[in-house]
Amino acid sequence: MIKITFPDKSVREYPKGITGIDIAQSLSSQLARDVLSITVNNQLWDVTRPINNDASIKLHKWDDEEGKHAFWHSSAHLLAETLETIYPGTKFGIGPAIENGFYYDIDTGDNVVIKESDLPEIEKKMLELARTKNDFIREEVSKANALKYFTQKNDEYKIELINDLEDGTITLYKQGNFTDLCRGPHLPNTSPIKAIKLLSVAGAYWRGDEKRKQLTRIYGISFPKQKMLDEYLILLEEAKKRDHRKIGKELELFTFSQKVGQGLPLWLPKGAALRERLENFLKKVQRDHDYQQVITPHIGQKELYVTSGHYAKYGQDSFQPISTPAEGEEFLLKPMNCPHHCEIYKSKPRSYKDLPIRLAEFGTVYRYEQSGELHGLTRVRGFTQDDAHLFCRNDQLKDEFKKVIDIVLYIFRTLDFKDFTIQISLRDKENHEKYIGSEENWEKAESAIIEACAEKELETVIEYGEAAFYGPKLDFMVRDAIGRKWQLGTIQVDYNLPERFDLEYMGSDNQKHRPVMIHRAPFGSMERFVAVLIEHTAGKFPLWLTPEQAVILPISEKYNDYAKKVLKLLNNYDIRAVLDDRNEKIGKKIRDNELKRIPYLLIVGEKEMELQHIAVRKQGEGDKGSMKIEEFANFVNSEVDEILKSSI
RNA sequence: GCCGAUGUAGCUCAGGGGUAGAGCGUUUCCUUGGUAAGGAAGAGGUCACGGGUUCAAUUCCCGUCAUCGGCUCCA
Repeated sequence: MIKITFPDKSVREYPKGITGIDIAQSLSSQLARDVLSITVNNQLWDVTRPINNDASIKLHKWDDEEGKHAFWHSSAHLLAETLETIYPGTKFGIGPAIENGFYYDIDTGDNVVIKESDLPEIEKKMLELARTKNDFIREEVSKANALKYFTQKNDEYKIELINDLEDGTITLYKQGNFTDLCRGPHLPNTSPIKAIKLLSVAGAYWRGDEKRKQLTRIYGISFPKQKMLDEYLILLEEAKKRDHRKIGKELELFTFSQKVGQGLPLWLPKGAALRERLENFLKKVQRDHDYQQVITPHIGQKELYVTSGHYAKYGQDSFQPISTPAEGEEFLLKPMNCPHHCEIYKSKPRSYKDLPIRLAEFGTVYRYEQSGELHGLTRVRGFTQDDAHLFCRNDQLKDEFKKVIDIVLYIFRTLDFKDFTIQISLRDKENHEKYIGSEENWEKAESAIIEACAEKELETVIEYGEAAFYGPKLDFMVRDAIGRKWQLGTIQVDYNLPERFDLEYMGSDNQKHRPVMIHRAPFGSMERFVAVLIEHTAGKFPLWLTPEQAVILPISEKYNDYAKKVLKLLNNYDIRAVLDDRNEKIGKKIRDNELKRIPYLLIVGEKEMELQHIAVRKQGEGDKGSMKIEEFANFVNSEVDEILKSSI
């Protein structure tokens, strides 16, 4: 007998060689049906694999990440098996489970191209194969045998993967006629896979290396029940409805013009109004935290970026320098604001008493993003950072850093991003050529961030290799209303640029010292932030931000004059109101303006005109009754004040 | 940049070797209506751009550009 310890620390005895599924069966037959994988002594196992020694275990069902993982991983194998049936000779790369579903990277050779229109047929065949209820059979093999099998199969990708593995750790999984190199775990058999949707076909470089062959990647998702797939597809539809590119067009927030150039957003009046309000909000927060606004030009001499190191790092694949006709001077469109801000710092001698100096600018920068990378407002070639650079003494660094964290958290609270993760992005120590600056500076910068986060008791994850080339970062990722993750704000500690720009201050010891810099942008960029805000709110912006807070709807043209009077009064109260005086019935006007996501619809007709009232209808909620104009104005204004105040 | 797909009216989209269609929007007229679509008439298109094949190309072929799904990259 062996002792099995459960997550609640209870211990039961089972015969040696018991499997996860048998353990589940001993607890309840329902559990035996639901269990998908098992963790045995912190290793993920198949539920059919015999356990021969005392162990602590955890059974995973669909609700656990580990359970879904096994389910989707098995689905990937099923996809591969299907592809091998339909397209014999296909070579296989990797086929993992991902956050939502799975994919398989394949090489179909030069003569076969799999198109999106082929996916339904593959799906159908997959479901047929799933129903044959083939077992997933795990087999431990020697490296030599593994190599032999895939050599005979002529699959160079698997051979390459095996060559990187240690002998004695290699396992194969077989279901039906398909055998794959795989660590597992898998479902007992294919039958739980009841609903499958193949979502897209894409190119993907072998092992993520753009110098290597591009394989065909097929993305898919699968579920144990058709209903779950239907729900997932509805969620995808919902995401599509929230797409900021679609809503941006509908609400006339921004546009692009081929003539102006790809990746160069044009902010329309309503979008500009929204953005301006965000900027003013942040400016006020920064004023309260003793930041000073500065303004710098959109170009700078090439030399400036040679000094900063940006030219060496990014110059080759950037917008090429602009030259002047006579002197042949070279300028770059600024890709960053920091060098300009460093020069502002240098514009006069600084004393230790002056520090910290906090220079803020909504600085527009231009970066040559690869054409295939451009995406709506989230990835563009010209964008405005809500940038600031804080120059401080070493002894002030941690405190300054913590204050910036406070600002970022305040902004997230105010904008109703409740769910976010914080990532400490450190350098990859193996890869020195990616970074500039001394080992010592990096150590100092990285520990400053780690300590500041610890003191603020932030829950963080550390990612190596994610640092900027000049320093480590703290990155903020928000989860939006339908659960998608977006990277927004960033705070970076930098000992390197102060050195490169030879920044100094006079210390209390009458000696020159080097300040340390913090780069920070709570929104990241205005473009990206507005995009995320659109998707988070589905275009239903909070009252304090929305371009139009209220629309006045006269019942008929007879009341247009009264409506104009209401409009004027509301505008005098600083309410952003507009008038819909089209010759349409009230039902039509309500429908159209609800679709425009305007928070308040104000209906005026005979009754309202007599009482000098407005009938208030709240978007999405309906009739709120009639009230005096002043009363409504005060109500709206106090609601706005409340939002901004309550989040402090 | 790479792989694949797409590009038809302001928007969403149908069509297809014989120079174009719907709905919404827009304009005009009728209607003056009380909480999610009143009616009628009209305007609006070099079918992304440039080549080629053809008696004839928006349709087929090639190239370019842009967009979309990914990959790589992201100061």
